[in-house]
Amino acid sequence: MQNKIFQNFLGQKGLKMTRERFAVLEEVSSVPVHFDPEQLYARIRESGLKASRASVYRTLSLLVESGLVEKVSRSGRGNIYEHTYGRRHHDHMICDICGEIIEFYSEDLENLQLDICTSNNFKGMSHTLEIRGHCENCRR
Amino acid sequence: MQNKIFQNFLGQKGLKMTRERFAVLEEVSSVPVHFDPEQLYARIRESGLKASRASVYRTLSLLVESGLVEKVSRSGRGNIYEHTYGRRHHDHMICDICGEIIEFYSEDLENLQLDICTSNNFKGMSHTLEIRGHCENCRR
DNA sequence: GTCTAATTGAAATTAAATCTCAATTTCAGT
DNA sequence: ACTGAAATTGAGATTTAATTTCAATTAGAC
Ligand SMILES: [Mn+2]
Ligand SMILES: [Mn+2]
Ligand SMILES: [Zn+2]
Ligand SMILES: [Zn+2]
Repeated sequence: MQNKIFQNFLGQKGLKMTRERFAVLEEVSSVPVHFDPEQLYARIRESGLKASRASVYRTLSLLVESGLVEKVSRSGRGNIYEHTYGRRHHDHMICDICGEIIEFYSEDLENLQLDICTSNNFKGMSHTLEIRGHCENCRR
Repeated sequence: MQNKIFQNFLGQKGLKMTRERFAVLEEVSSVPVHFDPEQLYARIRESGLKASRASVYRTLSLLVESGLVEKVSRSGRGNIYEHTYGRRHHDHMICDICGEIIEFYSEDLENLQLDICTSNNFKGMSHTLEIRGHCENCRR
């Protein structure tokens, strides 16, 4: 369970599991898959839980470091995150018109990237592929 | 020549070719391939040319729209751009340690993306693939 | 329970980018 | 070359996302 994973991660780094960090992790699990930090902060305030904006941002960084959350997008102004617990890696298509986010995964594509890294003597550790265009609905 | 292309683009939109826009385009051609707006602004100031920060940002948007410049990524906070005139599309590997940017291109990878778009009824218009990790030098 | 290092939150700060609007410039029409 | 309408500019204000500061609080090892 992600709680234990996070607690473990914190322990390894000599950090403490606080009620604020717990609140952020809790909300990360119930928020829509793709979210931004301000959204998350607003929802924490609405729910009974409490955590300051500073703690939300600070905890989000820790969650990314622990692998429970990933930074998704590099197109808009602010960052978009998604929680990854129980979900496998995938990439995204984003509709320029309606903003819909479509997730996809291709083994071939992943392998091709491994090959490219190898031939460049590069040790790839993560990647982001974002395809922008028009989704099915907006096409017309 | 990119000058004519930009002038043409502006004409189509009922916009004017000003000395400030010319200065930005001029500097975009002599700056390192990958640059950020503040860098560009600083260099314009150093050279004899003139353009305010506002104009630099405004012109950069127009250059992106015209296809002469592309947004590459967001390193930390700000955007990174590159000029594309006379260069073909490619993607990037970025070293987490030294920041080196390695360009690569793979026909197979591009085709695979086309297939993926097709099978999702998505009209892909652009994409960004960024692979992060450790470069040859930093590996060790 | 004690103690100490980690953590918190409100507010200040930073940084990138955008906006405002009076003054200036471009350029199509003549 | 002249004119005038519309586009553009720049200094500084504003917005936005995120980070920093630091006194007060808290977690958790002992
Ligand atoms: Mn996703
Ligand atoms: Mn490049
Ligand atoms: Zn759409
Ligand atoms: Zn490196």
